[in-house]
Amino acid sequence: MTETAGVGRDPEAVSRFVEHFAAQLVEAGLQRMPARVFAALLASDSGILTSAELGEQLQISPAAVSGAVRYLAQVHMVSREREPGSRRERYRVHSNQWYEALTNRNAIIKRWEDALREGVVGLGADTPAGSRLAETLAFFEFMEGEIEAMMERWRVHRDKTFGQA
Amino acid sequence: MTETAGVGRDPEAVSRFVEHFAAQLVEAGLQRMPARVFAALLASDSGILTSAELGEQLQISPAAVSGAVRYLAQVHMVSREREPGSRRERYRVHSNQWYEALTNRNAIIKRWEDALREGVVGLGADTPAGSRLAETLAFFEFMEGEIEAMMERWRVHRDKTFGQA
DNA sequence: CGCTTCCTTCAGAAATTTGTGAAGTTAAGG
DNA sequence: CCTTAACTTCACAAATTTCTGAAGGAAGCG
Repeated sequence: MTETAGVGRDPEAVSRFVEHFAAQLVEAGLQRMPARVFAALLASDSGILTSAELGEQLQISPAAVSGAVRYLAQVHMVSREREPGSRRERYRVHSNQWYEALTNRNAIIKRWEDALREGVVGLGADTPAGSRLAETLAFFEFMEGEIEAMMERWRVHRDKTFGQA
Repeated sequence: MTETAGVGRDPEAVSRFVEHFAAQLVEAGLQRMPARVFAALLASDSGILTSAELGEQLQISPAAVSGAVRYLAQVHMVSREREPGSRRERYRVHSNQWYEALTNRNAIIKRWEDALREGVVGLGADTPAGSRLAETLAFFEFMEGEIEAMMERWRVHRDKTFGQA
């Protein structure tokens, strides 16, 4: 049995994982198509799939693939590569791309912090509401630094467990 | 000017913060009404508002308040209190309720982990895809423990900065 | 024990989001 | 250059979500 990349192995098992995991991502706030595309990439052996492969495996139109990938690239959850000497585009997920995704999450928290800072000023730092906002702000600022350190510890831990990347 | 609790101070500034912060929460995946209700509570002096106050301040129907609060209570972002001897219900936010919200986030990650574990088995731990899933799984498991420790450090840091709770 | 107040549930209208087909654009290959 | 393969953009139909008004309880208060 020759295998068209990505749908080799047990298509049943792959699909089961892709849909299940994508559903969890959706529940966490991701849109359906980006979630499915991302899960499909995670579940592929090479970590790389072309637009056509994604469309076929997930039964969606090229337009849907395009939209999903644009979003995923924007938030750094996949990278796009131009296969040299071909008009096929390849989309790749790195197993450590989660850091990027988290970093992106950080950008969201940064905007929360901005809103909170404005709130503290607007409501008055000396009011009960203002000080609640200030404490909330302090929490996020604390988290920011911690996450940085945490990532570093993870890298060490991973290298010990899985061998250097 | 006597003040109906919650809309004292500068209603302009309050509203500006509420809508701005709520918008950020929405962008992070929260639904609009829960986001607005939560922001309104955060911005109130007592951290407590009644259903009527929320409805008036946010210009939404009692039904909308009800729905929003039900959701927020479910994910532990607010608690509901029955004002004794009254049919008014009061909704409260604790400034440290973010931990709860994060803990709730943890529940989501737990389900990610479940899906990943199944994926590792389904695709085969010895396949490239399987090992990618396994590494991803390890990352989340690592995070879980770290977050626990981080919260503890935050509590210490907060007590030093803000005085005991 | 009935009245009143407040909250909830529910059906449906309105708005938003989602995914598609079709047309458009870019770039490889003859 | 022209052709053709591949991705993208766009307008729209369908599905979903969101919020409301109205009806339906529960619980204090007289």
